[in-house]
Amino acid sequence: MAKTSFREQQLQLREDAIVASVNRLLAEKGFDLMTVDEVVADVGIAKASLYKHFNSKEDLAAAAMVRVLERALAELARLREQDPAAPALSQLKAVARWTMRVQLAGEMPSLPAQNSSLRAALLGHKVYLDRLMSLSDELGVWITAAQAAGDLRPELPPEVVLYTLFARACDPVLGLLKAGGQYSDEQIIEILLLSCFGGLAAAQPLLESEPNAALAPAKKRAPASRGRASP
Amino acid sequence: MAKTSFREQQLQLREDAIVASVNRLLAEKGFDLMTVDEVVADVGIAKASLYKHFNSKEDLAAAAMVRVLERALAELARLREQDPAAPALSQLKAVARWTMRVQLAGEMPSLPAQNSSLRAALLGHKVYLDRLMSLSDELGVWITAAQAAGDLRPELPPEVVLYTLFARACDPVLGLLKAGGQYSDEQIIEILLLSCFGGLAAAQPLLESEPNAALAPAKKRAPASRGRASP
DNA sequence: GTCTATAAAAAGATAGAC
DNA sequence: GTCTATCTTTTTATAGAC
Repeated sequence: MAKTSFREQQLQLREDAIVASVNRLLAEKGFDLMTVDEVVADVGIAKASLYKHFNSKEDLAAAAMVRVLERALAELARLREQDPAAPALSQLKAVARWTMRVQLAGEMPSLPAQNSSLRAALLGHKVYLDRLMSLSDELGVWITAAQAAGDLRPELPPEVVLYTLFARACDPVLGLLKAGGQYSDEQIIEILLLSCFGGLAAAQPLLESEPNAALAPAKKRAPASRGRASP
Repeated sequence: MAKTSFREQQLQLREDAIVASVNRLLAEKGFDLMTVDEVVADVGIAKASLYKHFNSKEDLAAAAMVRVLERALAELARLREQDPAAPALSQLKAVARWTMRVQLAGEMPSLPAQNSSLRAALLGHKVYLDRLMSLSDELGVWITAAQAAGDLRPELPPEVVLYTLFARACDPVLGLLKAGGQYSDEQIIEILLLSCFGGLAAAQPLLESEPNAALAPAKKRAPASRGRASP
């Protein structure tokens, strides 16, 4: 089965080059401002050639997302292998650190959640959905494990933790701090890791166990049920 | 000076209607996907008429940002007046709560940080810059006060706290949770307030005061200088 | 599959009558 | 100032030769 492998390999390399360019441009300008002309200019091919590989601009973005999701899955596997006995919370922090490093390196594609045509294309993209679910599942295991170990707030639904991790992977605060130029990349990462996992507020001195007093500043809240709404 | 006031008032009302539409559309679709045609269709005027009031699409976005910034400044004044003796941390949480409510109401305009033409227009917009600096200054007072009171993490530079508050005002996690439909608006707000100020990690039991042990999971970090880089 | 050339459509902005 | 009609540019996508 390695007969036409040379040609196919060349084609595969070309596609990789396209997706790498798309990934970089998505990180730099976002989906709406990235144009197909820029992509083909960056890769050095004709536009019609690109459309032989990908059917639409949305497909390009999906391919870039699949690429970064698979990089993330590989990183998760690496973390698991490197220290199989590590606490789940440590692993989650390591993942957050990795996503921030990717973003600081200008390699984190950012897709606007509002674009409906893009959203529809992603929801119809089997491979993208599969990788996204795989990543969510694997992170979910660590999240529930960390909660069971008492290392993550039990009041936070696991999905909130998951969404927060995804959101921090493209947090604009990172870009603002980098643009400020006052901190090194590693300093930025540690600061944001602290604010994400430790919170903005100072650690409470653990007084006479008044649970969430700091969260009800002015008015009394209704005694409605809080926390999880579904099992 | 109230001679032509009727005509002028009518004009002002028309401009207000335009900016309100722009505000809503910016919250719904973002700057890049919002079209001027949509705006004029929503307001019910001709495109050329709109361009008599605003010179460009970027000017429209700037006007919407001025509007929301002034709403925020008014909310700050209200909070100060309502309880002048309230701790700064409570005030900051109240502000965060207000921004989340605005976002849940679909009234928080979101501008992409990547669009350079928009960025240039905003940096040249005097009123916008003035309001943005006013808001930053007023929040900065509360932030430093809360840190002095020991209620905010002293390791976090004040600008990081400020940027984080701004970022949480348009956090995509809010939209994801609302789309999930499992939680009420107020539940979402309390959950995100907890994760923002309290962090994802569970409160540390305050062991033998090992400062940031949880932040160094796998590898030892370089002993480089951390924390603030400038006074 | 790759190229040049060209649709086809969208969107920001303006001309000119009233 | 407001309107209709139009211009201009940008951008996605495709024909058709090789």
